[in-house]
Amino acid sequence: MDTYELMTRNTDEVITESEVRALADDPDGKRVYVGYEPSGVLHLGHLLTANKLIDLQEAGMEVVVLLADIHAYLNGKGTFEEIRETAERMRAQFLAYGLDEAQTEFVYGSSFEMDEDYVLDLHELELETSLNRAQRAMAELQSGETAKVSHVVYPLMQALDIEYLDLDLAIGGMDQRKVHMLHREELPSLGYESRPCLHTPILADLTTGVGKMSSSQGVTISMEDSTEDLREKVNEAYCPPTADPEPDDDGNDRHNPVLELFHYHVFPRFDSVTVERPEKYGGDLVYDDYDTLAADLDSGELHPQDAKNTLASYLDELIAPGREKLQELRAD
RNA sequence: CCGCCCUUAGCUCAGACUGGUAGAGCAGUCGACUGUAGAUCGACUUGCCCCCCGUUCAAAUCGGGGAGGGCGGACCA
Repeated sequence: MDTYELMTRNTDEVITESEVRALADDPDGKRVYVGYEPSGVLHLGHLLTANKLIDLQEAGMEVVVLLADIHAYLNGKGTFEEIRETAERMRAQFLAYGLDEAQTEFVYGSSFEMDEDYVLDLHELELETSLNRAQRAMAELQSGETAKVSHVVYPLMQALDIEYLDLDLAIGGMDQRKVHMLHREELPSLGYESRPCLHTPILADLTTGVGKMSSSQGVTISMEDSTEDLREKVNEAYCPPTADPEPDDDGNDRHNPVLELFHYHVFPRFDSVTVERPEKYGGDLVYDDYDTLAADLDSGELHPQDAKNTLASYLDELIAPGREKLQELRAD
């Protein structure tokens, strides 16, 4: 696999292809970032971007993980003390998951977001950005919640972080694209260069295949799930025998979440996947790539129940180190 | 600062005028059917009716006070 392909695989959007190709030509020592609101327990959404970070480390880039404590504060997630504590747990879980410690820099937002230059630039950005634009860029805002002033400052800071962390590339889920677009449009007017961006997909809701898997509602798979929890959650997932399900009764797009998890979580981390299957159903199957597995589900060669059993055990393997780390931290 | 509207099940809301301690849809749980899930069918569950005080035999409902949320007006020195 060439470097560009490694860097961009499993993404929904590359901005822009030519800029990322230029990076792929000489990735060594270049800096890529993703920002997270500190969360005490990582879930599959976090891990999806982490997979991309791992790809980029493999390509030779340096990874910067922003532990966005001030953002969390602006979003009403608690006191700085509480946020700091969850951030440390988050950091430990990322390392347990497989980010290379030597190539990963964890940075607290509060370590630079209160510097005078930063704050003055932030005010300049406030001056240039309409409320409407800022509010639309705020991915973290729960639907129905009314925006506070903090909520519109939030995305502006995200845009500015990309400059102040001295980055060459920004990544995030598709829900972050409006922030990244705001960054690309507005940073040049502050005299800064805008950076290329990669956007990872948003996983579908596990039980319906409609909309996104959310940590605030519905079923989420996280680092604290036991083997048994995983088995149950995956088994209850929506999984028609096709990669391309019909829309639901309301006309909403529907995905196959079980296949998505194979695609974005299992195959990126395992070279080959073995489906253990009783003899009466045809015996074991081995897959080296996602497409073959998806095609077999579609054709009926692979039954959804076998796919689910297999998925649960591979996810368990992925989560196990982080789960142990969490238990250690809680034992203290 | 002034005015108007909202607050009832996990969610969206009915019920309030005409007091008798609550309902619908969705969600959820459990079964049936599928070697998964969904769909479908069957059964079941769900409540400090925002808080306090008062009127009353009796208050989600009436009166007073308060809290939270939304919207608008005024002010623009």
